[in-house]
Amino acid sequence: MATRKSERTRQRIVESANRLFYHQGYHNTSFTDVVRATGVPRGNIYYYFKTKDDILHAAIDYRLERIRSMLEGWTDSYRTPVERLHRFVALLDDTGEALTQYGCPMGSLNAELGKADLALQEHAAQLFKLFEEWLTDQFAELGYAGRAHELALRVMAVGQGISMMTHVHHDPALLQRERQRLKRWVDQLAEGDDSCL
Amino acid sequence: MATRKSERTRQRIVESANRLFYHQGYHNTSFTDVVRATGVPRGNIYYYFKTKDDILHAAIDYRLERIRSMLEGWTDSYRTPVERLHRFVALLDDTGEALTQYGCPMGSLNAELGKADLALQEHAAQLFKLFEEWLTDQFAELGYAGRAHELALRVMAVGQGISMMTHVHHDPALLQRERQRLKRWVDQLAEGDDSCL
DNA sequence: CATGGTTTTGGATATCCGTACTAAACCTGT
DNA sequence: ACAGGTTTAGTACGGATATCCAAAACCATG
Repeated sequence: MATRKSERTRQRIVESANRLFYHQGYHNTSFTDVVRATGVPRGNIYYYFKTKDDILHAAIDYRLERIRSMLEGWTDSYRTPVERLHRFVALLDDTGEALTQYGCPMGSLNAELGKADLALQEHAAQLFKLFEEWLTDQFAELGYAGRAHELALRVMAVGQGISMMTHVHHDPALLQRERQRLKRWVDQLAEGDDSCL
Repeated sequence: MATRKSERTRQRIVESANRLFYHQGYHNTSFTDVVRATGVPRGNIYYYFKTKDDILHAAIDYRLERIRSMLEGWTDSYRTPVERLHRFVALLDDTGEALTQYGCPMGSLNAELGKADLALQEHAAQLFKLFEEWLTDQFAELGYAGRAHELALRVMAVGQGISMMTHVHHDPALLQRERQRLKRWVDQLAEGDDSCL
């Protein structure tokens, strides 16, 4: 019947599990952890999800949806591709402390799943693809039609590199420094200066 | 008494476990996995290592030692800092297929441990620090004394970004493309062109 | 209120995990 | 070949794990 309340319970599970998976890693998070964090009893969780993997799938879908609407919002809120790219770069800062402590949510998840959970990893890779498509659009609109996708991947790579280094060294200063550098790089591109491609 | 044979057994455990941790992740590798992979019976492994964590500590030490001697070798084999930096960049290629399949060994390990195993992560971070110190030396010798460490971190970040993207998309072509770009960036720096700093 | 599907509960289960232990086998110096 | 520590080997154990189940509670509709 899918009542309102049941939908909310399901959502509560997804959000709690998602947070746990991010903070502790997927394999390091037990079913009991999820039970404790949500307050929802075991059996009930299994009423909504057949397996622990299913919970992660749902969590990934949840993230996908959030990213989709975030990007949509950016597209609407900012008129020029440069502003949009700036907003993207600023994303590194939105979640600054979490990123320092737990790393990039997408990167660390893919890194973990990529080793031995290929089905889950493939799903998680969609998170990257969402950003990449959006970035590709922005670069295309900037006039880099042919190289737009390549540039998108590069920006993602730089973001991942910054995230990883910040996490490894627990150093928010590094994050700030390199984020500003990335921003300057975007500015250069916007001015048509492709000497650094 | 530490005979030769016992030392070899210990080493066999460390190397097998190290491979497993890389290929499957630490938390996703069980003690039984290590037993099966090594052929060494449970009890005997516990003779050498008190806990599973201890095995990982030993594996990290093993990696540290290998990296140390690799870098030493590079310092000896190549005269100029540019050649040495080129050798570093080429490292991305040495392990190309493995990198595509399992990600960067250092990066993925740190990402996993950084979430909830701080003591182990701190140890694993030494892997990064080794490379960073060596890179710092090379940049200093290139004439970038003041910014040498910053540049070292940046090169590491770029390498991590490339590794992550290659792994996420299972795309060796991306690896090649971005590796060459990194090489060109190093060349620019070597020529004193710091416009892209 | 009665009916029947949906949701909630918390305990049961079988398996797997890391670790402990004990006894046997193996050396090495005498 | 004897005595000592060292290494090997297999098994045992308690706790944690993911999953399952059966009964209770809920709740919309007739």
